[in-house]
Amino acid sequence: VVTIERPSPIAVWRQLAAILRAQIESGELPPGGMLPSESQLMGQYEVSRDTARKAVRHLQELGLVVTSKGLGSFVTK
Amino acid sequence: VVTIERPSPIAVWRQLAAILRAQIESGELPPGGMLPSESQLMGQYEVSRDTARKAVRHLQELGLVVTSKGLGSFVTK
DNA sequence: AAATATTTGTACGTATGTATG
DNA sequence: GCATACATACGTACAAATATT
Repeated sequence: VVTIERPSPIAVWRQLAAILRAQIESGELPPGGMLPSESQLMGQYEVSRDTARKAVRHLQELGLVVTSKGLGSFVTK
Repeated sequence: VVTIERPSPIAVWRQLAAILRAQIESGELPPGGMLPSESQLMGQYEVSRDTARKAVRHLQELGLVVTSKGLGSFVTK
């Protein structure tokens, strides 16, 4: 049987943001902890850098993380 | 400040191209000068990247600008 | 001190999906 | 059917800040 893959109605970057948010709110990513780098997110979730950045950007806008050039993104308190 | 009328019988990308062209021909955007990036055009004129790119693309075809990947678009002459 | 690696920032190139007029 | 317009997603390239060797 041939099945047809259809794109998810939920954007990938939103799904990734939700995953990271859940990790933050569960304490798996504790306050002050560093998020996976963009490269790591690309590898772990098999997404492009663009998508990884959109997800992290969303968390920034929610005030859940802060990002520093050359350092990374970190969970706020 | 130049604003874009929408909806309009004239495509938004054509209006944006006309605005940028006027800035080039008036010298506001001098030869060698960099155009606003696609992101800046998106923000300044509240258009999508697709629309911003169509406008710049048009200026390319007119020979008014040249574009370099990773650098930006620059006024010719 | 200097070179290298890591990480985020910026920017364009391309393709596809969705919706509207 | 077609053009327009916005959103999503991957790729490539280079710059800037930081950390490591």
